[in-house]
Amino acid sequence: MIRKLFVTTALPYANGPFHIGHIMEYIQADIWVRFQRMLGNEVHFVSADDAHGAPIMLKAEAEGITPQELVARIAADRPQYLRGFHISFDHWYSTDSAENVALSQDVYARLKQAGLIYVKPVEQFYDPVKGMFLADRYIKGECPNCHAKDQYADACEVCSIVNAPADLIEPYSTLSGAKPVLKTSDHFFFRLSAPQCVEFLSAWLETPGRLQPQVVNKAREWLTGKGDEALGDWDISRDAPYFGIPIPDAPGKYFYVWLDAPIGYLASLKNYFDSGKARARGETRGFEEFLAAPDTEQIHFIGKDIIYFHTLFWPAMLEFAGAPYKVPNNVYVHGFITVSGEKMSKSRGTGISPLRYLDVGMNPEWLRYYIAAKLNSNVEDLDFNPDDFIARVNSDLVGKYVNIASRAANFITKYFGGALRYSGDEDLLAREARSLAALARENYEARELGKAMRDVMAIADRINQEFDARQPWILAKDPANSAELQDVCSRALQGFKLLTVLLAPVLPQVAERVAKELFGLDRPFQWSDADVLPTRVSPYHHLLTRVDPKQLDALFEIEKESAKVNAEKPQSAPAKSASGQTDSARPTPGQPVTGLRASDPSATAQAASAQPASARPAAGASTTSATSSDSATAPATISIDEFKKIDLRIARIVNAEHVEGADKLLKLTLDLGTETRTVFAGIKSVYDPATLKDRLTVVVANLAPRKMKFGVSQGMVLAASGEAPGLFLLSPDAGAAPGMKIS
RNA sequence: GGAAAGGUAGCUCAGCUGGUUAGAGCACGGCACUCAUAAUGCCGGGGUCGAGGGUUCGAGUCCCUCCCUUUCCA
Repeated sequence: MIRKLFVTTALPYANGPFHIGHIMEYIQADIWVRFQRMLGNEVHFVSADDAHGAPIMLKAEAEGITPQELVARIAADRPQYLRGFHISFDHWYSTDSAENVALSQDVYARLKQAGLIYVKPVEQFYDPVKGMFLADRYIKGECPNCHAKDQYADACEVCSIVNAPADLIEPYSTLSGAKPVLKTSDHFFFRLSAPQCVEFLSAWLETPGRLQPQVVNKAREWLTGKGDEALGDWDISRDAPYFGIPIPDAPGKYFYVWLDAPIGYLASLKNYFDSGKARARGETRGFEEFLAAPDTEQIHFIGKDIIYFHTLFWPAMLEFAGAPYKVPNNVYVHGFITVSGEKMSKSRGTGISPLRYLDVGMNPEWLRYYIAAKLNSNVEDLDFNPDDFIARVNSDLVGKYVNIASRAANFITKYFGGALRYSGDEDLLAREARSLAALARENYEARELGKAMRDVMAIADRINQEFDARQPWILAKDPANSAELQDVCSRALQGFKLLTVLLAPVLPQVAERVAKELFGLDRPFQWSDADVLPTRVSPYHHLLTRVDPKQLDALFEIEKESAKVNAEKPQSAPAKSASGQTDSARPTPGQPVTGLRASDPSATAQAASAQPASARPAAGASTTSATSSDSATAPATISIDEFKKIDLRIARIVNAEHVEGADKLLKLTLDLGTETRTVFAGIKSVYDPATLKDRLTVVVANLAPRKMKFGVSQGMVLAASGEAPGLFLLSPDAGAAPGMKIS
């Protein structure tokens, strides 16, 4: 029975390049998909760029281009990542497409027909200067509870209280700085709270095997909430100006991006079918027929942050839109990826840059294996730990797995001309292989990849043990032992072939080479190859190199020399840890970090690109930073381009406090206009926190965040110092406002 | 504030519906071997299973309280 699988990953928002979290999700889904293909199942694996919404509209505007141009630029970058990590999508498309417009409007019309859409006036903040309604994230003001300034409504950073935007004191638009005014507009709502919706969703959620237990719990909680927590209807419209899909018969109204984003799964599938690619995979039906077929399994891989949309809105939309739309069979949720225990954040530019990973010459299959080895079917976060990464890859993949072929194949080539021959019961050997493959199959199917990898490595251990016990290198010395030598090595190579089949979803490139170069197959491995005993091998060529720790250093850092560009006195205050001298500059939890060095050029460029228009031609060549005078090695000049890499901004010190346990640091909370940062500065010796509050200063906004003993420092404030004692924070002249760029 | 997940050897993690002296890999110490990209094999040290109560003949595994971490609350 061939399964027909329609598999998607979450659509990445098209306002920036992939980050490591995206890649992790794609690797997880890709491994599962490749496994299904190896079983002979029919898989259609698609995704797309999520192109609509206000952030993209605003970012494009800031860059002086159209949203379409912005999205096209992002889309042009996608293939190099997908190819680079061997992600085998069958199709990649965009939500800003004719198919998506048609499908979204169709779904909407059907929901309206079903009586699940209504219109209600909504009073919302409006930016009179910008001429648009403001989502909460574009409004800041004073917290009504603790009176901290410049707080977002949804969570005051000082007192953690959740406010309504209307409750903020002296609110202002972060787009224009204008005072928002309340304005009423009609909004369209999807009646999620309708009894038939709730009833349907309950049944859908509770269907055994559909969702992970943790996900069911979470969704059930939302579904059955009471009072303030009660399930609400869903506001699916936004007012112009908006980059999105127009709502039919409603001039100036657009679908909220989260309505058309999941429909983008279907739009991508439709374009894939219409382009003939599905047919090329052996699917004879058309898009609608395939989608509606009861035996088509629709499976979404997503991150835990978007459970709400995928377990409530999305199935409800599909259910009540009716055929050919069909509810998802499974939604598989994964956690986030952290780096050395530190949360990665695209906005702060931490984490691992996937492109840099490839650029420094690291093998994508290392990462695929590492991620596989640490993934299970739960919604748990996964930590990328550099030392662990090196250990796992080098010892598991190279030391154990690849080494088997290397040590056994040479004997076969040298003494037997490549011929394999087994003494004893070949059936038994095949049966053993079959049962091991069956076990691995269960684990892959259940997305217990870590368990699958552990089992596979246990097999590798056994093969190595047996090889050692029978000492073929001794046997080789006496021709009388020829048959046994051939048997030992043949069994090891059969084992290696089995391992390769079991690892093929994870290591597609290695597996393909093994199939072709070592075993002479004219096709990639299928799952059913696991228990077929090979009869010949070609001479062994090295399959996989070890990780060089230097590559990880290159991945994370960060040429220290470039620190001279903006060598800073303030941050030299905290003691440099002794271990920090010899160790690489990788982030190490709990280790005090001196600080705030210049980050490596490409990382900086990436961070900069994540912030709209941060790199602007400088107005003049005037000196803007008061650096210490002790950098004898500082170059006489730098280029304007080098200077432009530094994103200097005016910041308001919202709060300054002592840090318990730190004798030189102050913890500063800075308002940068559009966001709030926490920065640790070594200025305790000269500044009283109380005197710092509300004063303006200069911050390096695109400095790579550093984890310090006391928290993550997200920037660096500038101060002057000289031979004499003393430290002097910079201040702008009157009139400067938080967020202004310095150039 | 409400909720969820997690807290097991130096590190990364396994431990199913409670059951003999708590496991693996890596790291570390020793030995062996030399076929293999110093790979592999054997032996060993190392954990009061976050803390404290409780249920039980018996708890890492169940119950309660607390602490810590992470996350979610459209």
